[in-house]
Order: sequence, then C-alpha cells, then structure tokens
Amino acid sequence: MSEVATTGVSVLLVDDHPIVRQGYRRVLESQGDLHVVAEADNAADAYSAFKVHEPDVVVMDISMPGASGLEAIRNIRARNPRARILVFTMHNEAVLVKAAFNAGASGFVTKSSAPSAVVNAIRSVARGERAMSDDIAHVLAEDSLSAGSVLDQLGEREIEILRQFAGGATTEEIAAQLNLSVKTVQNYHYLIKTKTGARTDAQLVRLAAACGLTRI
Amino acid sequence: MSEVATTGVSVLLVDDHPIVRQGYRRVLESQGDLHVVAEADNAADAYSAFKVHEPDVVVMDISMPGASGLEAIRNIRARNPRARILVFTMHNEAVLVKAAFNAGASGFVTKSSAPSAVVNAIRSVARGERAMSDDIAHVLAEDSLSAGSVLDQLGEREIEILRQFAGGATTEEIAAQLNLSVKTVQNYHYLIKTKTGARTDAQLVRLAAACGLTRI
DNA sequence: TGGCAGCTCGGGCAAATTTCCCAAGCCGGA
DNA sequence: TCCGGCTTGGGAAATTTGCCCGAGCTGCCA
Repeated sequence: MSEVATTGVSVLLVDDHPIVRQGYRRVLESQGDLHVVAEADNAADAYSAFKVHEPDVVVMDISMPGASGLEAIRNIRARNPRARILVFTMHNEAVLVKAAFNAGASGFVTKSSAPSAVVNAIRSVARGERAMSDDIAHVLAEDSLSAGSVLDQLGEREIEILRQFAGGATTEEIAAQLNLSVKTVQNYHYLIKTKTGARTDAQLVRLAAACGLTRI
Repeated sequence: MSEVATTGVSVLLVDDHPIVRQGYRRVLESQGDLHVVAEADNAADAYSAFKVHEPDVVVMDISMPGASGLEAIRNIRARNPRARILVFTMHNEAVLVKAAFNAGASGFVTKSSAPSAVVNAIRSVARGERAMSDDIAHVLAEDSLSAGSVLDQLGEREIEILRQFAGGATTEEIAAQLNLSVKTVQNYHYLIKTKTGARTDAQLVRLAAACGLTRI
C-alpha cells in the first residue's frame, strides 16, 4: 500500500463472470496507472486473494453465487481496516447501497456508469476518498430523508419478523409464532419497510438475504 | 454477409452496461478476426443498429430495460431470417434458453463461460451453426430428463414479470417498463403465485432466486 | 377449414391487506 | 424525573389481492 503513489493502483477484481473480468481488466489496464494483480470469482477466493496480494483497491460485484458479497466485504475489512473496496454491480437499490457502505465499502458504482466514471472511482477510493456514481448518489439522495444504517436501526422484534417474513412466512403465521396480533405484525411489516427504505416486499427479501438474515 | 470468410466477422454488441460493452469490445477485437461494428444498450437501438450495419453476428444480453430481449430477437429475425444472434447473458435457466432459441437465437452462452468459449461461439454462429456453452448444454440436458421445473409452466410474459418483481420492481414500474396496465401486471402477479404455489411474495422471490431468475 | 387450446391483455368487485396516524405501557439513560 | 425508543395494537382510508369474466391472437391438429 505504500508505493501506490509512484507505481499506480493495484486492483483485485472480483466478479463471477470470467468474460466480464477479462473485459474489466483490459479497460483498467489501458489506463496506465491501474494494475490488476489478481482476480476472483467468489467471496472465499476474494478473501484469499486479498490476503496474498493486499491490493490497493478491491473492485467487487456483490451479486455472486455462494457467500454474500457483503460478507466478503466484512471479512476483508476485519482483516485490514484500511482495505479499500469499490462495489461495482448492476443493482441500484438504496437498501443495498447502504448495506454495502455499512459493511465497509469505500465506493459504490453501477455498471450503468460510463467507463471513465468507474476508473475515476477506483482512483478516488485508492486515495482514501468515498466514491459513488451519479445514479447511486441520486438514489441515496432520494432516500436520505430516513438516514441511518440498514439493519442496525432495527430492533430485536423487527429483525425477527423480517427474518420470518423473508423466509416465506405469512403475516398470520408470524403472528401465531410470536404470539402477536396480526395487526401488530402488519405494523412491523410497514415499519420495517419504511425504516430500511425498501419499497417492495421483494426488496425486503433481498435485503434480508444480503444481510445474512435468510438463506436462499 | 458474403465476405465474412475473408474479412472476419462483424459483430453488433448489445448490453445495457457501458463498461461491460467496452470490455467485450476489447476482448473480441483482440482476436483479430472479430470486429465490433456497433453497440446498443437497449432493444430498440439494437434493432436500429442491425438495420444499418447488418452485422454477421449480434451478441446480445437479453436482460435489458425496456422491451424484452426476446422481442428484439424476434424483430431482428423478422427483418432478416438469416440474422445470427448469440444470446450472451448471466441467466442459465432452461426456460429462458428454450425461449431464446424459440425466438430465433442461434446460440446461447452464459457469462460464466471462458472467454475462449465465447469467441468460439461467435465464430460458430457466424458459420451458421448452433452454439451453446457447456453449462447451458448441461442445463438443457437436465431439463430434458426432469419432470419439469416450476418455471416450465410459466409463459414468457409471466417469467419476465416474475424476474422484474423478484428484482424489486413495483407493480407500477413493471407496468411502465413493459407498457402494460397496472391491472394486467397485478393479474400476472396473482397468476404466477397460483401457478407456482407461492403463498407469499417472499416465497416468490425465493423461488425466482432458486431458479436463477434473479441473484441475491 | 374449422375448431380447440393456450398465451396475452384487461375489466369488475368483494375481501383482504397495506398505509399511515395515533395511544399506551415499559424500560433504560440523562 | 423526563425523554426517547421499543413494543404492542386500534382505526380508517387507500390500495392490492383473489377470483371471475371476456376478447384478441397464434399455433396446432384433425
């Protein structure tokens, strides 16, 4: 991490599609100052590769098979809190973005972004700055009326209900299970959605899965 | 289409992510015999670009915003039945593969494939052959032996709506995206639930994820 | 050629759920 | 003690769901 300024930025590429990785690699290396030192196609390999190469920046698609990408972010950050991780994915849901930053990401860029925006984001996070693409900033701005972290702002009961809901349980089943009135569960359901910024039950499930609350 | 053998293969790239297109372009052009003559990021532009350039091969990701990629395949084939279209996407669900070939695709390669497999597939379809990656062949093989997955009982439209819904889109967004009335989307939503036996939106999302329709 | 089956698209309407506002009890911290 | 947050639910309007219907279209099969 020390010789960055003179030798450029070393990058670990994490994406589950080989062709996509190959394409990124070529785009990044054509920049001159960006060097892809390793690739990985899953969370576990990403962690291993990080330990070996200690790259300046990890460019990672968080939608990978197997373990959650967010989990990978947490693992890497746990090992080295100075690690810079740029999430680079097609998703642009506020809940996911917040979850990623919450897990320790330094940047979040969607694949809809112009190539120049992506390479600039890599340079930004390499300098220790936070970076995000315009569309992400817009999404977060829209969402900003309810600031805060994603799951950390949920209480015990809310998390339990979210887990059961994401697991496929109906409102009645949850109420019976927890010995609550259906009305209360409905209110929690609504409350969780507003708190997390999820606008859809499906987004809620995806959030729960991303946070490891449920497995799919 | 006639001078292919001597001048190489002209390719139209269709993918909604700029960076991804840029990467593909570099990978393909490094081959020497493959030339990207145009790019498009949606179905409508793909059709326009095809009319202008009449490329040997269209390399297309069918999961794009706006009109269905399958629709684009049909449009292009309707204009020129000799058009060669190679579907190149992250999805590997049997129903989608079958739908693509049914719409007139010449090949189906997943983004999990090795770059060499992709370029070879492009050359194959340029020669008029059918091509698919190993994993797709495997999926189709499994499918031909199985009693039929849950998704097999869903129509094209139903699958598209399920994908968008599981991806977190609201009913209104899906209706706007597909140019349908909200009521129709609601009906599809209900129909999909009854057909699949899902009793909850969350179960629907899990089902879609399990079938590879969406990644979490 | 006719007919049937299946997909697509939407209207209608009662029942159910969601949305949002509200109140009250409880508990821990300032 | 008081404030704030969690938990629990009521109420009422808005929306969605569940289920029924028909109509247009395409493909298939006799």
